[in-house]
Amino acid sequence: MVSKKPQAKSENRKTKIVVVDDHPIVRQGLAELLNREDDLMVCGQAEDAHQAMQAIKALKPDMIIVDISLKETSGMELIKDIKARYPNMSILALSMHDESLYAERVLRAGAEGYIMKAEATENIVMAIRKVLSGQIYLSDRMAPKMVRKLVGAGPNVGASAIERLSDRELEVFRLVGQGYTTRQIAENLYLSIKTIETYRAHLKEKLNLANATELLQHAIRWVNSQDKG
Amino acid sequence: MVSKKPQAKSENRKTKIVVVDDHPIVRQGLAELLNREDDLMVCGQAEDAHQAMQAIKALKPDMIIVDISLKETSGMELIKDIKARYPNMSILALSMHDESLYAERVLRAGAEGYIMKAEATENIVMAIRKVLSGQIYLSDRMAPKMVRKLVGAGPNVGASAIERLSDRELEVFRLVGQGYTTRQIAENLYLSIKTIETYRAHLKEKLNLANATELLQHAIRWVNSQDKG
DNA sequence: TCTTCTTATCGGGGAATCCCCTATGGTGCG
DNA sequence: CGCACCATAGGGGATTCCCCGATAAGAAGA
Repeated sequence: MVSKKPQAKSENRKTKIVVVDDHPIVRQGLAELLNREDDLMVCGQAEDAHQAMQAIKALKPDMIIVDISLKETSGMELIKDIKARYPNMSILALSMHDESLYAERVLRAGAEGYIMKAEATENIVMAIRKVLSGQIYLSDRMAPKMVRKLVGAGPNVGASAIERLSDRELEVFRLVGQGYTTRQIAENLYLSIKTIETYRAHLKEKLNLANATELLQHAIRWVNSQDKG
Repeated sequence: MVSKKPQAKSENRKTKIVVVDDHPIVRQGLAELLNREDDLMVCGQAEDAHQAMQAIKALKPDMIIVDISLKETSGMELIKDIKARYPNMSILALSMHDESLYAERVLRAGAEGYIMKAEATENIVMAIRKVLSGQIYLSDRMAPKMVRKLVGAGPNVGASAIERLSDRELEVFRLVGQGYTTRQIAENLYLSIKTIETYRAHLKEKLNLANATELLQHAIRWVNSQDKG
């Protein structure tokens, strides 16, 4: 909310953007696309987190566009690092992956928007402008979901939904993520299969997951992230 | 080896190329890149297999550049279909994935080359020219491996279990790892649920997995590892 | 060429799981 | 005490899993 907005610039000073993506063809496509706009320009490109931090330091851009699946350090980490050092920097995450998987993580990491590479190029420009104007960009499909998830989370906003699980639920969640079937978990904990089914239902409800596949998917991810944390 | 080579054209007739990729930004980047060349032009774009076949029929291009990971029908299937109907068409496969997994499949499917999106744009142009000249393009790292493999240096030395999957099986494996249910995969590929069940059974057998949970677990891990190169 | 192997595609049918609803005690809290 | 949440579990229909088998096409090999 400070002086980094486009209207703070005169017309002879374009908004400078750094593009971070490990695919040259995508960087170049973005550069051509944005340089065609009157008030935008790509002032630098980077293909990994290290180059990105250097470019930011040297070029002082107004905004960064980051692909979240980079080679070395993940784009997610890069977003956190950028925000840590430049809290006012505008960041738009760009990805080939479906929003439903990463949008929330990306916003928590500090980005102001998430857009998929599958979007039309006009939408990409629109997303950039929205973020530059200080707003959050998410697709029309995703935005309402996210509001529910973040606001509906009730008291401890910012705490992940996982923290609201009971001990038993968390235990089942971990076992699910380790690949145990419902039956195996029941035997492991000396409980009825029906009980485990109830826990799984609660998990899906609390974590806002649609079906067993999504539950397993998120559980595995969580277990993996625990290992490295 | 017939009359589809560039030297068969006069300088006022550019080589026409159709680009198939489900990311508009990539299509546009490629178009800008290639139109800048004197003798090349992108005459059409498509974001899925259906559009691609229509574009080919209408525009009669000299060459197709195909991303192998499309939404609907996979790029691999598209390559086979194109070759079935237009055996002389030049095809270059483009992908974000590492060559070692897909290069061989892509060549078997009928393409004349495989290049990664992580390559420098000059290399992409070079690959296109090599394919247009009737040669096979593979990266310097990959080409020797492929020769050894095709010439038949022993039975699948060091082949990981995943490399022994058929194209269709691998496609289903990937979709499983992306969290799609059996039904969703069937709808996505316009196949019977029973067919997908068969593929899942084959996957479990070939990868030595005991049940659906293990299958999903391994598929998710594999997809995750693919993303990060 | 004839056979065999692999691949791609589907179905039957029973066992298992998923999923929505309901239920009973227990515990903590205002 | 009532309310909320937790741990536990069943009924029952929809769906999936999983072990059978089957057909047709193509490749490979004898």
